[in-house]
Amino acid sequence: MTTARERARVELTAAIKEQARKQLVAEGAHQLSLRAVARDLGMASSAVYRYFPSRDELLTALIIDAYDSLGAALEAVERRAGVVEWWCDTWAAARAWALDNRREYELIFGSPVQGYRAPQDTVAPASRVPLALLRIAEAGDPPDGEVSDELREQVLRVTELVGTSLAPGAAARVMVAWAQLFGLLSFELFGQFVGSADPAGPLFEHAARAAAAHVGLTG
Amino acid sequence: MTTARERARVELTAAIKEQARKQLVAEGAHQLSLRAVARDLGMASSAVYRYFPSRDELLTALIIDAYDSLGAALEAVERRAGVVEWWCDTWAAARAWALDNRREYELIFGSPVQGYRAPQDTVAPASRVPLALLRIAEAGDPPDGEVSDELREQVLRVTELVGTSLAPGAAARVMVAWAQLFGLLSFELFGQFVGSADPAGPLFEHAARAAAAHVGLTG
DNA sequence: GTACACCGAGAGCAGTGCTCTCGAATCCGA
DNA sequence: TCGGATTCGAGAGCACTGCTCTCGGTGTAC
Repeated sequence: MTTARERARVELTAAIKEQARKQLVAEGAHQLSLRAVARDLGMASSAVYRYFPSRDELLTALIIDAYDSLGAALEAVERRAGVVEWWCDTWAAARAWALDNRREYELIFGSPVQGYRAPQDTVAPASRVPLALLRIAEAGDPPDGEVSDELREQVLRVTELVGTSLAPGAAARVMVAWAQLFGLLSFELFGQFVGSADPAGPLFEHAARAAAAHVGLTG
Repeated sequence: MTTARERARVELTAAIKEQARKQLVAEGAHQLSLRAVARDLGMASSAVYRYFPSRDELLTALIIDAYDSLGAALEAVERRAGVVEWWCDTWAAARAWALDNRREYELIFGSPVQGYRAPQDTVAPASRVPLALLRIAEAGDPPDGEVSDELREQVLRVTELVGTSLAPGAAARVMVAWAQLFGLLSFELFGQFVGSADPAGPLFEHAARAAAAHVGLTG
C-alpha cells in the first residue's frame, strides 16, 4: 500500500529531475544548478537534498535517463530490408538522437565530471547501445577473424556475459565499430570537424557503410 | 627592446598557466579554480585577471598547449619499417599520450564546457593531429574509392587546403580513421569500456591494424 | 493518541567567478 | 631628469554555488 507521503515523494523526485533536465537542455550540464532548480520549483534548495543527496547524484539520474533514451531510440529501429540497411539506419538513428539531444549526448559521452562515474547504476542502461549493435550484427552472420589471444579472452568474457552467438573476431569488430560510431558523433558535436567535415552527414553515411562491410555483415 | 614590465608579464603569464596546469592534472578541469591558482602563486585573485580575462580564456590556453603537446607527440613518431608499422606506432603514441595526460585529453576531447570553443586559436594546433595521420597515409599510397558527391566536395576542400596528394576517397577514409582513433581512446578513458574491453590495449592494437588496412596502406 | 520518522524552510559556511576602486610601480616622451 | 600616462597588485564587494545544520510542522504506524 502506498501512502500519500510515498506518492508525493516519487512525484517530487520526478519533478525535480524534469526541471533539472530542462535546465540541462537550456544551459548545459556545467550550468545546471541545484539552487536554480529549487527556485524554479518554488522550494528551498535544502529541500532538494531530501531527494538527491548531491548534485552529482542528480546528474547521474539524468545520465541514466539519457542512456535509456538513446538505447530505446536504437532498439526502435526496425529491419526493413537487408541487414546492412538495418545497420546503417541504426547508425543514422544514433546520429539523429545525438543531434536532437546534444546536451544529453555531452552528458554521457563527454568528459566524466563526477570523479569516476557511478558504476553499476549507469552500466546497465549504457550497455543497451552496444547490445543493439550486437543484435544487428548477429543477423548479418559475420565471419570470425584473427584476434590476439588477449583480445580473444576479453571478448569471450563479453560474449558469454551477453549471450551472443557471435564469434570472437566478429564481436571484436562490432566493438570497434561501436567506438567508431560515437567517435564520429563526438567529433561532430564537439567541434573537431569544424572547417573540414562539417556537417558530418556525408562522412557519417560513408563510415556507416564501411563499418558494416568491415564487421562483415551480409544480406 | 623588451622592458622589465614586458618580461615580467610573459613570465607571470607562463607561471599562472603552469600553476593552472598543475591544478588541472591534480583535480581536473572542473575543479580548476582561478582563485586557488592565485593563492598558490601568492597573489590576489583579481591580479590574475590582468593576464587572463576569464577562467575560460585560461582553459583555452591550456587547450592550445594540450593540442600542441599531442600533435608534437604524434609528429615525433619516426618511420622505422613499413608504413603500416608507422601508422600503428603513431596510434600507439596517441594512446600513450592520452594515458599519460588524461586531464589534458579530457580537456580537448571531452564536452566543450566553454560555450562554443574559441575558434581560430584552437583550430590550428588541433589540426596537427589529423595532419600527422594524413602525412603517414600519403606514404602508404592508398587507392581512391567511392564517395558520394557531397562528401567528395567536402573532402576536396580539405585536401586542397592542406595540400595533400591523397585522392578524395583515401582522404575520407583517413578522416574516418581519425575519428575512430579518438573514439576508442575516449571510450577507454571515459569509462565506456568498463566491464568489457578494459584495459583496451588489445582491442586498440586490433583496431589500429584494421584501420591501416581499411585506409589502404601498403608497404 | 502518542511516539517516531519524515520533510520543508531558513540561516549559515566556505567557496567560486568577476568587477571596481585605489594607491603604487613602471614606462615613455619631452 | 622629470612628469604625465599607462599598467599593475591588492582588497573589498557582489551575486552565485554546493552543502550542512537546526528547528518547527506533518504524515505514519504502533
